[in-house]
Amino acid sequence: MRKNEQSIQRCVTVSTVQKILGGKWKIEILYYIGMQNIHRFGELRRHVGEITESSLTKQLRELESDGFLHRHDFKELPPRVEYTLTDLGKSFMPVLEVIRQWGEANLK
Amino acid sequence: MRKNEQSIQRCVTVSTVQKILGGKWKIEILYYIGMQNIHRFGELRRHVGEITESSLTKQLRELESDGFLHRHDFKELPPRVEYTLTDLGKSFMPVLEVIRQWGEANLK
DNA sequence: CCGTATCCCCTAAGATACTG
DNA sequence: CAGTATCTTAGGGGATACGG
Repeated sequence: MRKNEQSIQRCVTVSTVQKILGGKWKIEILYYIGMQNIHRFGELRRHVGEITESSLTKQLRELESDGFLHRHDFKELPPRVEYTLTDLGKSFMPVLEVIRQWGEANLK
Repeated sequence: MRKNEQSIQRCVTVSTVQKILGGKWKIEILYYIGMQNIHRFGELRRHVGEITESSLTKQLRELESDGFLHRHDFKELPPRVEYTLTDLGKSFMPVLEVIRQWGEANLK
């Protein structure tokens, strides 16, 4: 049964999620920070795929300005910076877990 | 509490999902086909953002070869082609719904 | 109506060098 | 350690024209 044209719901939401989290490493970064408790820049660089420093910086800054991450600079020497989830970031964790579980079950 | 390096779980799954569904229009296409019952090429072109014909074709072909869609050519004139979800595609719908609901609640 | 076939362009991401 | 500053590059996506 086909819906008529009037009843079709636009999906700004879905495309917005794509726009915000479509970056090559975004959800992987959120996964490591939120689900694996990895918070420091260097740790992330070692764990997130083959990402380069400049790309990691860029994606972190974008996630920060989109409200998913908080950046805490401890102002120590040697430098120490930790990235943690904001409330928005935390709210996304259940979604990420659903994605992960689906992948585990269907992408082998 | 920090996990030690040994206990950190790689997340091939999450990055694989990104790789497969990271295309600019992929999840939106799946949304229209699976949740709004839009199956024909022309309908999709009218509803999916500002996508061009060539891009739509490409993304549909990729979703097909990744096992999310089935392409049914009715061999009629004028041509009639319908895209439907495979079992894998159907299995992804609950995930998509979770994404959509999260977006509705958090991206206003 | 449902596509192909070309050509083109932009920008996300990478490579590399350097710094407080 | 955690970046910044440049420069370069690949390829995803767009524009357009054409075809069965």
